Amino acid sequence: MGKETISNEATKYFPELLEKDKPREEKRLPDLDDVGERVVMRLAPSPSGPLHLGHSRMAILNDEYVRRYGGELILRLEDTNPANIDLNAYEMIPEDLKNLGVKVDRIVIQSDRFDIYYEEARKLIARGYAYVCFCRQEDFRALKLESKSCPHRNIEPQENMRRFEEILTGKYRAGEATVVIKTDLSHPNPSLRDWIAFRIGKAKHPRTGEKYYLYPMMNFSVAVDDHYLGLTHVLRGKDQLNNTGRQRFIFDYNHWKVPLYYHYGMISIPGERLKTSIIRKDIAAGKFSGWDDIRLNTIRGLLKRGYQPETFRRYWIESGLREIDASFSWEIFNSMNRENIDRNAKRLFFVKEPLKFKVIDSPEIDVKIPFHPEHKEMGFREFRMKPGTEVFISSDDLAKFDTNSTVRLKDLYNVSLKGKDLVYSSEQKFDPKTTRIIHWCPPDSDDFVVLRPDGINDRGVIEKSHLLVKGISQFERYGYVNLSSQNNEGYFLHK
RNA sequence: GCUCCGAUGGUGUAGUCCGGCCAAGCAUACCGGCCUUUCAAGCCGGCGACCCGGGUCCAAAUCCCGGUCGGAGCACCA
Repeated sequence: MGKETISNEATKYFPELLEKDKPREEKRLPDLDDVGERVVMRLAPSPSGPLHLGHSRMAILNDEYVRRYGGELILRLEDTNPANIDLNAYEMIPEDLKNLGVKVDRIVIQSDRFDIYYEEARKLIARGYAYVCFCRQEDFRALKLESKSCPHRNIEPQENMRRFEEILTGKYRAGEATVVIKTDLSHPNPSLRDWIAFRIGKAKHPRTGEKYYLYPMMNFSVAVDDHYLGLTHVLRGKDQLNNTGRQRFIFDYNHWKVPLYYHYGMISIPGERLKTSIIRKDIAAGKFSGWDDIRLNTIRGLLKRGYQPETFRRYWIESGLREIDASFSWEIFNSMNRENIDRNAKRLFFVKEPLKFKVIDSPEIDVKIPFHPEHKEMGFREFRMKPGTEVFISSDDLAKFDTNSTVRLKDLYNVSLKGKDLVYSSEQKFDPKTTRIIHWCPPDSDDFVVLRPDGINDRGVIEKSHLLVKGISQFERYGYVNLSSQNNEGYFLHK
């Protein structure tokens, strides 16, 4: 029977065999509603630091939809709180997005748009939808909770306008005046009752200095920008639900078309480390090497460890837009990443906490081990082991030896432990099912440190051929490690 | 406390809008087998879930009501 006949026979009886190679169906994001010719969507981080793992979700989801429908993806840097700005973030954020494979079409910086916000405020004041308030913070809040009007709420628009212009001249100090959007004091949800649209800033703005000191609050600038930038769809976290309600007042007062909002659930990240502001301090104090410290869940930290941009993308697509809160699964994230990297990860022997042994009675032997067991075309590492050579093995593995039990040094030979030495076994046959196989390093190996995300670094030795390997390697029986350009260190990725 | 949202296996999700094709799909984890001179990868098989209680209906994971649990917000942060 020729090859073809066999194949025909086989498919006749087992037609499902043919299906085998069909690619697994990729999970797909649900369609958006009301999509016209194109969509306009946005990413709106505040430039307080680089992007972290949580940000990658909104970045990728928005990017996916803009790719699907065509349109525009706007990166809007929300820097209207001068107290929470890191000038470097204006550079780092676009860089992080680029490295994640997110294509931004346009960058908008809110601190360039103060005049637009002021102009919109004037329009609302003129029509009686906003007023200038001089209440103390506590009083304003207390009145609101009781659904009571504050003394400034029912002032004539002309007078409010005069006061607004007066604020702009710089006459007041932080805390002395605000601009409030008039909504509905009896609204059952106190969050949606009259809310503050502008306040006077306490700090000097890193970009605009002292030119402006009346700062729009997020709800105001976001509503104005979402309209003028022509947003069609907005993806945001559930924590924004009340804000969406607040912003809707601005749209209604102006008779603007409201974008379609989607609120996805909150994601909690196990092992999430620290807030951006704390990290910044710790970097300054030298506790972290920088924003790309591999102990951090910043995009740059994770990419440095060797997570692939496609891994982020696939993970977030599979998570979808559900409104349920969920916790981030490193297990699944790692598994997806493994799928992306294994094919190209060259295998190396790394011996953690090495112990050096002489192998008594060992013969001279040449061994040739493939860099990848399934892809021999990736080449080989070759070792010439001298008679009576020394080898390194891990103290972890040594703990598993019984005296006189035989162990296989992978791709080399069988040895047993005798006192302080290893002895070449008289029996070199072995059954891989029953014999313990451990890896090893030759005596001319290099010292090597694996930096781990938990901050505990593993020291050991690595075979010389690490110098021939770049990028992500799999250290056999240890895990995937992204080799640093430093040569003698690498970053632990995952098992 | 008030307002709003949600609830599918250990984890992440599909299905819920428009009830029947769902005795619930996929992934991951785990267990077993195959393959393998890595504890990786690959292949095959298995375990495992519709929060509870009512109601509507010929039929409910899906619709309605109540409860429970979880979350978010209630800032002159974003």
